[in-house]
Amino acid sequence: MENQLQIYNTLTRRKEIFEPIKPPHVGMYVCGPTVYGDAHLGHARAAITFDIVFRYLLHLGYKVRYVRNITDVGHLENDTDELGEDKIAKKARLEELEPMEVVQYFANRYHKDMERLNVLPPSIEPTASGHIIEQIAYVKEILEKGYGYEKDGSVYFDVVKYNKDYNYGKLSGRKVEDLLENTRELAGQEDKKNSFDFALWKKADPKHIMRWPSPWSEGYPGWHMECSAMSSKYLGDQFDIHGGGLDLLFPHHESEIAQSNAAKGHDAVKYWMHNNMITVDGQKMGKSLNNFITLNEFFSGEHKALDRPYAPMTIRFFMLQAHYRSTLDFSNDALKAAEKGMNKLFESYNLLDKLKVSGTSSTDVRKYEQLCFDALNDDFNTPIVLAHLFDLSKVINQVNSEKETLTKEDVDFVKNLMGTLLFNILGLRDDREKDDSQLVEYLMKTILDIRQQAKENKDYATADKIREELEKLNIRLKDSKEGTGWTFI
RNA sequence: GGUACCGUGGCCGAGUGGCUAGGCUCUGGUCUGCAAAACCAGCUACAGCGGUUCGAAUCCGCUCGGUACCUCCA
Repeated sequence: MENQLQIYNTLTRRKEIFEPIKPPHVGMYVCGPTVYGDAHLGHARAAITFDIVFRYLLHLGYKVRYVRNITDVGHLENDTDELGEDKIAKKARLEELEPMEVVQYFANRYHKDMERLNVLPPSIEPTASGHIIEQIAYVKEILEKGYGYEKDGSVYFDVVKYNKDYNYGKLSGRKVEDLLENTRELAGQEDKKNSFDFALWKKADPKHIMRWPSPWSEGYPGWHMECSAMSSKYLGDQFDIHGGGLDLLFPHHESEIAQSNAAKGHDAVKYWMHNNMITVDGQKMGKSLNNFITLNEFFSGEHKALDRPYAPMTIRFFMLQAHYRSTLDFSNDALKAAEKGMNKLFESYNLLDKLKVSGTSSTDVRKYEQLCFDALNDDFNTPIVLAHLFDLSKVINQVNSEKETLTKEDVDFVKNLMGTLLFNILGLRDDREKDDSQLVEYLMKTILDIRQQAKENKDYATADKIREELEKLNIRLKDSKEGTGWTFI
């Protein structure tokens, strides 16, 4: 069959035909945000990338269980020393809030941003703090299999031992030998056998607020633990797709692989997918680089790098114009171009209802269905899909200017195809119409100005016509010495 | 230093051996009371050098430039 979805698997560095483990079910896990700040453009890219995957799989008829976590357990801001403070706790201290208040606040805002971007909510959105028990159980499994060791209340993963039986580094292309050579001089690592051993459970120092009891100490789970524990809980020990940003490839996803092999004896994930980064002037947009622009800043335009506000759908369209595995450079010009292009697409789509139909079609529009779905099947190549949609848009405009003709059936076909792609699969939404009631004020002012002009020209026929037409809309004009007022009746 | 990746026309951005995406901008034209939109036409690029090939943006090598990961990060 030609309609075979291919997904680029980071693990094999090749495009592979997508075959779910247990069709028609598909299990997908994506690393969500750590909620200690507002979501920025990078978060949007990850969310939108996997929203497309989710939507397309649903379109193909799969029963998808999409799990996207919220990291709400503070992980160390600086893993390298004893002074490292947990990010959420730090925020809480600065804002004089309970850590969970910080978490809730930013999680709410994240959800709001996602909604504005028309990102569908996942099927399950588990939090790390809500799965401490599962994480402890998972650590125990690793310890029982002999791939972990306890030291002073903390539990670490023994990478060297693991690497003898499995292959640590197969996702990121790293070799343990190289890691050994590149050992850094890091403080506070005395507990570990090797610098690249990672924490499965960390004993909390006295100042650490977010802490839970465990067999080893009062503490908190290691960063990589939550994804292993929660994915296996909700998707089973083997599932189809695991996604996340490219920056999570190492060490996070590499360590997840190690954890699942150590605990379960086999890989958990069949297809690893990674979205690339958003850049600003060629540099990665990131929290640590402090060059990020939050989504709210885009929506409001309040950021020194922004010429003006950009609608959520403009952001979404901007992302879809690039392939998810390419870096995408942010700029005002690119955003404005995206906005114009998107509007053009919507304009022509809306034109379909008003199109004059003919007995015959002078051009082939049926071919676009295959072309568009071929592009989607080719590792979700949304820029190609959009290119084809622009071609369709041109056909519509040509029909509109009577350069080409389409039958009623073909017009319906185009409408259905474009609608499905634009709104269902690409998740776009035409929300250009102003939702503000100010619009009415402006319109009324314009109309009344025109009427005033007519009156001054003694063109009472026009003035009366305006009044009568408005009356039909339940708007009553009231002429007075001071001018004309109006009210709804 | 190790490991990956990238360098495409004014801008953004697809494309991986021949058929020279698409959007935005710009120029000329059609249309139009004017404007906008739309339509038509134009601008035809693949960092540099060498190699493989009948043929390369696409494969190989080298050079130059840039990025990411190796610490938390979507």
